[in-house]
Amino acid sequence: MPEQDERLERYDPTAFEPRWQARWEELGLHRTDLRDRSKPPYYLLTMWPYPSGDLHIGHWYVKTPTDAIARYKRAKGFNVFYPVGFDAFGLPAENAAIKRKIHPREWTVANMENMRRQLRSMGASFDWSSEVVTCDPAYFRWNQWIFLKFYERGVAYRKQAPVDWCPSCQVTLAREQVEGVDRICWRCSTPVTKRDLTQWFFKITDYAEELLSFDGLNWPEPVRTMQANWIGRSEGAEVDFAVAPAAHHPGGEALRVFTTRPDTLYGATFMVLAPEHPLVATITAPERRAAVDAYVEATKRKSEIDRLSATREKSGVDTGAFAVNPVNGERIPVWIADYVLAGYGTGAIMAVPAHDERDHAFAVRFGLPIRTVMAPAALTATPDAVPLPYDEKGDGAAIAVNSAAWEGAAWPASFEQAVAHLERTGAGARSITYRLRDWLISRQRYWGTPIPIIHCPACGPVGVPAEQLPVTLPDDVDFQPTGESPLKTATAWLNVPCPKCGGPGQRETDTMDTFVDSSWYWYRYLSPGNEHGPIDRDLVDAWCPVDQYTGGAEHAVMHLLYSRFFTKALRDLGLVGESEPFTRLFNQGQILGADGERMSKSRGNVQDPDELVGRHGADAVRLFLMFMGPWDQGGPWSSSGISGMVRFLGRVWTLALDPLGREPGDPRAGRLPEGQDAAAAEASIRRAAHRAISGVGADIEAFRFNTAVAKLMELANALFPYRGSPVAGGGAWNEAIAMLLSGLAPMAPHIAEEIHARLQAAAGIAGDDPRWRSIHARPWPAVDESLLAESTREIPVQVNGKLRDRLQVPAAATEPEIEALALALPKVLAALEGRAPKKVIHAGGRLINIVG
RNA sequence: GCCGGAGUGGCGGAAUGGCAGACGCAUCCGACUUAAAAUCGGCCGGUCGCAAGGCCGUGUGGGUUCGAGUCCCACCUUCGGCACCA
Repeated sequence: MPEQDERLERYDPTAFEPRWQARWEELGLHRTDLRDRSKPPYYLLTMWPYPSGDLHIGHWYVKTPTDAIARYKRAKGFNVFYPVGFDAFGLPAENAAIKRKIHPREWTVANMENMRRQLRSMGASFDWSSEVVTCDPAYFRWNQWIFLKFYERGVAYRKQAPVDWCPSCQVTLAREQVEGVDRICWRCSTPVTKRDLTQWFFKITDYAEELLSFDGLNWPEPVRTMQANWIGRSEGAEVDFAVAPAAHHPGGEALRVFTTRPDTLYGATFMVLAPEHPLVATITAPERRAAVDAYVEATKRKSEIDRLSATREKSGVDTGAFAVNPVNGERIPVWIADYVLAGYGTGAIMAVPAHDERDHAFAVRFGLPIRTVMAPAALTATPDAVPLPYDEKGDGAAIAVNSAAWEGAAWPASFEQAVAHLERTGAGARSITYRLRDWLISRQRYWGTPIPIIHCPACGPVGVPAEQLPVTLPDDVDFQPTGESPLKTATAWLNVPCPKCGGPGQRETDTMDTFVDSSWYWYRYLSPGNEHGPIDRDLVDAWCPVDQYTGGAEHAVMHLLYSRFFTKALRDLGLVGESEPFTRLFNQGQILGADGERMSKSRGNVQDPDELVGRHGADAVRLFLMFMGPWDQGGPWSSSGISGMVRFLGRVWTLALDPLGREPGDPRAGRLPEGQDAAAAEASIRRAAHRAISGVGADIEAFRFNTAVAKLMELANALFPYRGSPVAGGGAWNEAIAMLLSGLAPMAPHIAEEIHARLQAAAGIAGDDPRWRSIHARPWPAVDESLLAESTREIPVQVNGKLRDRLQVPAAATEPEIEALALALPKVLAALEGRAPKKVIHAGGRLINIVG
């Protein structure tokens, strides 16, 4: 057969995907001119990867749609900045070093190399010229610089405190890095313990109130809620009780408590201090000393898990001391118990057992008195055995009872009156408390940014002078974990003169939490080589805040909270102008293993993208990931279905490059559909194309990639019947093919470019022709709105809300016309069973419902 | 316990309060082929019926509405987050 030779070769992505990747880079297609002000800027950021060695399919799941956004926005006329880099410090590199005896740097560099190759194989349109790598001294010197600025302003400070410690990683953790009620390490899931250490902190609590505001931000509700809960704002009052004089103790000290319910002050029948409370040592009565000391000791030894154990059986001991309630002068006993936390509020509470479940349990256990101070408005007293819940609204609304100064007041007036009373008498004041703790950033590890401090016996901790930065990492260290930083073993590096007095000093040996590295990296992308400062303010003003950020919700109260804090702190240093880093955030879902579990090497359920790309091509994998379902949903991995993407791309290939071909097995091949002439066929083609491209644009804007792909499939399906027909290859056809390719280009960039290049070549424009242009440098097609409407409409006809028939009417048909036609339909008459219609509802010309 | 998300065919999923199941996978049927694969065309929620067509159907039970997968109330299941925070 002679046609055999002319037959189009099959779609084979491996033949051209790498070629286009190389060509795009050669053309500098994705390099952004940051000074170009001719187009509106669009800063698109995706969470940078940790160089663990291999990209898995989860990385692709985040980055593929993000890349489609980048490409789409370029086509829409934006100057898109889409950078990438590596979060290259961290424990896995150090663990690899311990296990395999290679330097963490070597391991990291090799992994980054592999991951760069993998990212390129996706066809991702990153601007590699702005790459940032955190383990590069050119980056981390600015961590140190910022740290010193924070230190100068008191944002960074050092204190001794009980801190969270992972016994497996042998490292301290920030509170945010301890997960769940089991209190496990975020990295290795080992239960965390407590250690009393002197460590560096960042004063994120100074920004607690500001961090609660998400004004002007388009962030997912769950993340905002999680951050708000994490910050945990409580409105209440601080109240000073006075320690009562006793034989062993003169008394008089203020015993300050925080309460959200000052209106229940008359119901305070005892007080409870955290065992760590400083007053415990002085106020304890001699005869109680032994029991109190034993309890304090036992608490210290108890792990956090035991202390918060599931049984929640209340424990505690009486100190023998008394305190005086400022509102009624009553003497009440002071106890200590571990259910009161030292780190929250003032570390002391007034117990109101009648109205608080925990206090109630404690009172019952130890036989302490219970006094009701709230009662339903209708009653004057309730049984003392049951705590009355704080029911502030509705039928159970309670009023204050046994509460002289605000007797009879209902919430929230009772609160206001109580606070006013306290402020008038000087016994207390309105107060707000947050659950947020300061960010512990010291890590007893090697592979991180050295904290630029020199400890001097005479001057204390002294910042390394800015001109001596960066403090780099010495290579002659012992990585074996000892619970202390490996940097302690680098004696030559360790001992340096004090910058202040010149006396013998020692470097700080802890390194910074790697979350510090990722708390400002998007600013550095704008000027990665800048040697004059961490941030180029002009570029930041032009490009920031980031327009769109994409990444996982697992960072809700870690990276995403730290980054907001950093932005505000950098703003207060005058380094940036804005208060928020990311205007719009999207959290994609998580791809699980085929077994529905989190992907991990130990489970053996990790999907390797290289293998998929080798078999199906990058475009098919990209499309498949976008087509799986809504992007924020994720789900278990299954590769069944990927063949459908290959099939679809094959159809696009055939449609575009062999429009006149016919399939031997197709019964209708070459003919126009029944009842259509060429003009009708072309109109139908144009309508399908314009509708598709209009829908695809709207879907990408709304991050509905699955339906965007479906619309392109619909267009291909609509065109296929015309292949080989008289209209194939005509004007309408070619316009439709161009739209199909443009719509596909953001999501499947290689095949779109390959077909586009072949079509240009067929038109006499080869790749070296100055007229040649990449499809990715072309504008998004303009949609002719007039083509979106059909010339005739199909109106569903319902009787009593049930579908009975459908009606074909001209697009311009009026409601009375439609109604007349509908009422004449035999099926409608049958459904009405002879009754006259009571009412007819026209749903905006889209549907008619006859009520009879 | 508290806060947030999700429950739709065999499967992934679609649907501004208006035709439930778009698009795809799998299965099945047909065409092309000596044959298979690939490709092309088609069936594809359940049920009754020869058919035309009817009835049922979006986790459960109520409600609002001419009309509910969609809104409201209660509940069940499931996935995340938080959890003695005074």
